[in-house]
Amino acid sequence: DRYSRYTFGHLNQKTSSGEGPGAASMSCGNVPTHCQSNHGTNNMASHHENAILFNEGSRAAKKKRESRLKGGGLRQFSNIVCQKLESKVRTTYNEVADEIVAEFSGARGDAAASSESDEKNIRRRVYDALNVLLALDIIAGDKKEIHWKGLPNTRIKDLEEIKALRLQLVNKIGKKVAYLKGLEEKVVADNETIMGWQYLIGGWKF
Amino acid sequence: DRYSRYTFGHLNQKTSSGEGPGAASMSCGNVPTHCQSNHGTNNMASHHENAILFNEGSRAAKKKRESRLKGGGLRQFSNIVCQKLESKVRTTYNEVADEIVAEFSGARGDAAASSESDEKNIRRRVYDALNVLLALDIIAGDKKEIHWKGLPNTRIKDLEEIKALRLQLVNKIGKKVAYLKGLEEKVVADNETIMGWQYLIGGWKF
DNA sequence: GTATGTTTCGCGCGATCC
DNA sequence: GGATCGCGCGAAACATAC
Repeated sequence: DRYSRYTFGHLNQKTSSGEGPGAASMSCGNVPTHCQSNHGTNNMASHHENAILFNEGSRAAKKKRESRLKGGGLRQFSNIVCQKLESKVRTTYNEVADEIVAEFSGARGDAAASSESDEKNIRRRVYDALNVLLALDIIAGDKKEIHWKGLPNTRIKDLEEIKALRLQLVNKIGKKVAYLKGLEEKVVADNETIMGWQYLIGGWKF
Repeated sequence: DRYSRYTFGHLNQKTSSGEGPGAASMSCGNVPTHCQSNHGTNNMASHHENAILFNEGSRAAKKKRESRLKGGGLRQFSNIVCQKLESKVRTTYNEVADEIVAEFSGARGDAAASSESDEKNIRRRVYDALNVLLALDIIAGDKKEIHWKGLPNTRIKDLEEIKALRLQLVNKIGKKVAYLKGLEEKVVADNETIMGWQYLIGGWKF
């Protein structure tokens, strides 16, 4: 039995720190400034290589699987980068990178040495994220400047289409309603006419 | 040949003309739209007309020399990955990766230069692309499957909203039509009744 | 459990472009 | 000489077999 040749393993949250399960992550403008530190006593001492996870129901709610440093990798940074870009509309690589770096070293509870390599890593990752965004045409880079564009026009197009359809329907309804109105009047009139006949005819029997 | 149109800094390098064998989506049903939308001179049709602008001539068997030998890096792969995902709606990492790898080795009509490292590289890059797509919630990774979702928030929401509205309208129309139908019948009946009265009343005058 | 193969991907060196 | 980022090593995370 070969390994499933086509598998896309644990793509869901991996080294997340405290996030909930990859639930409905609405928009990319949602980076919960995590970095919520642990409880009281720091527990960040550099242990040996392996920090085997104990039982879940232990003393404190231990984090998930902490990788090397920080929260995660490209995944997390992409989110943050996206958020920044979206909120700024126009910015630069350095601005984004600086902010993210600051965010990471500033927060995070206590003595978590924000080594220089961490900053390097973050900056490298920001490039990755930006490149993908650029490739997807979600942002545009014009000589050092980054502009937040929109999402590819595919959706917009659909939306426009649907909206047009809606209008058509509304229009149709209008017509139907008008027609109906006329009919009702006619019915009423007819009824009156009938009533008239009935009155004239009086109580005659047939 | 460098296109310094967009992109901040210089996240660009040779454009390598036609990238792949023209057909980017040649698997199954595809959607008319795709991610990429910019790129001025986008002329995909060149089969074996590779315009490698860098040294390429004779010595190519090297391995340490010259880095950028393919089209590009993350940027390009992101685009391709995105296209694939969008056209498939549901797929897996391996499917996408395999296709891209094939696409790349298939093109380039000459010596089998599709070294193993190239494939490795591509596969590694696909992970990167997928990860940011995941982070942006543009796709969803469920177990081993990848689903193409849409572009973030608002658009989708609006779309969904409009669609619901449309349904409501359609429903309304249905009801109106039914009512109308009934009315028409009634009118007909009434008319008949009136005719009946008229007949009975005969030629009397009032 | 242990051993072993596979998948996912953190991370950063150093080539390249400016 | 700094800005960009290609590229791939190797270690977790995961799966399966023993």
